[in-house]
Amino acid sequence: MAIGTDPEGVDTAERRLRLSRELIISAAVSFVDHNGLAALTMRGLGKELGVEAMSLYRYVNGREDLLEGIVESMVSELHLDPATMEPLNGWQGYLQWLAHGVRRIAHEHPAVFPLIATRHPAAPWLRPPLRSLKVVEDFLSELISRGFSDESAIAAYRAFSSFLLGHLLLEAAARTKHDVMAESLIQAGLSQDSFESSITQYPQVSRLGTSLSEDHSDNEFEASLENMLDRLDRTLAH
Amino acid sequence: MAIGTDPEGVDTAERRLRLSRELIISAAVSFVDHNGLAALTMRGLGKELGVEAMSLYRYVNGREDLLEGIVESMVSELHLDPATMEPLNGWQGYLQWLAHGVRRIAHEHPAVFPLIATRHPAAPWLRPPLRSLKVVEDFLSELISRGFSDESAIAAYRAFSSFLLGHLLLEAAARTKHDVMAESLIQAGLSQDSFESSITQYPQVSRLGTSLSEDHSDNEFEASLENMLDRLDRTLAH
DNA sequence: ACCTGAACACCGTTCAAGT
DNA sequence: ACCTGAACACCGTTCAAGT
Repeated sequence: MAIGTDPEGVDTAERRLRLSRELIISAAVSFVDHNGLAALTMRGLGKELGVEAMSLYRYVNGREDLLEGIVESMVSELHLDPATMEPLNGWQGYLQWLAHGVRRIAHEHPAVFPLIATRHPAAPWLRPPLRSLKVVEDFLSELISRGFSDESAIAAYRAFSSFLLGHLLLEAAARTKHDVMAESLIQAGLSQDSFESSITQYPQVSRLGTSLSEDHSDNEFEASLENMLDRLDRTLAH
Repeated sequence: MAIGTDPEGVDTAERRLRLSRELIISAAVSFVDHNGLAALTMRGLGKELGVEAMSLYRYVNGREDLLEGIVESMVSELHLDPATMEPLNGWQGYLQWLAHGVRRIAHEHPAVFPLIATRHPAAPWLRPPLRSLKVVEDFLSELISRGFSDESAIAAYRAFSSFLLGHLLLEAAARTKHDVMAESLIQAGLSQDSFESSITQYPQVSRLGTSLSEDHSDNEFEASLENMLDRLDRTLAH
């Protein structure tokens, strides 16, 4: 199967796409998915795109701006879009939709999620993982238009972001492939072996080892989410 | 005021302490407290200690091992020490003590806390921020000896770590001094101004700006902790 | 307009050499 | 035994130069 020549006269197979901010960011996301955050360098990403590192600086304002772009591109998937969305069952339906949307992102890009979780937001009240003005605006107006007071909407926003951050950062860490973070492991050297042998000194940990490793994250997430929605409901009816 | 000469014949004022792993780690913690994680380099830390970077390699197994040492030194403050501790009021007292201990660490070292939160643990079930075999062993045996079944103790461990991680990572981010993370801000350049002007496009965010910025973290933490303890109590009595 | 080569100031890390 | 100088292979970033 020969590689053809397209009408424009460039070979299609390896010819790189025209560079753009969007292309660079999506290449960076896929790079991090495969190689981990620590491996993402301007030079390495340039090579992945068939270009010198310096070319990227036309489109992103340095590495920090690239990371910011990655965060923004992921979080913008959570914008409320009335055109394409099924109707929501009240504020609880909205919070369910939002929670599962963030969770899907964390599952699809576990190696990127720590970036969303720990990069310092532009304002202190722009709490991870909901790091977008539009998302926060949607959140507040959805709740306020459905009976929340200003204060209870803000309290809900704070409780909701803490809840998502704690659960999803731990789920993402558990799902990050271990070869993606080989860097830290090889460096540890002996510590993996010494870790496993030192477990025997801790009776409960040893005894419960297999149960501790079981994954119940689906059930735990849903149960905690339900609990939070119930709490919010009670404060509403106070 | 002249600098004296001590009995050993070395000048006391600037003479560096004898290097050791502990000294290096505690210097690194204080360096991160003042300058942020991104500024911590082997060379810079060496200079802080009055020594070349290469000297550190006698005591720490490279930068990754240094970061691991920082995490371990912080988390080991949470070891249960019967000798020095006031008696605990049952499992609820233990969980209260543990929660407030982790919170104190997060408040004292907000720039270090993301390290505790996001470094990949040695085992997947060693969940941040309780990243220590001894702490997990204490946790499980305290609860099991006080009436928890194996399964409910493990469920409590999972819920407790998610709770602490979400709340404390956000509290730590809010408390990290903005000049400590100047690196990301200067790089952003224009984005701080454009961010503040774009706020006007979001009515709820604009209207609630000052309320959004208020700090209720003490009350929120205590209320969420109480709620969690109540939930655990109910599953115990099921 | 878009990309690159060369250069600069930094990294982490190794190792032979000093004391 | 403990620390260092010099070196290596990498970074991010700038800027004049190419096409």
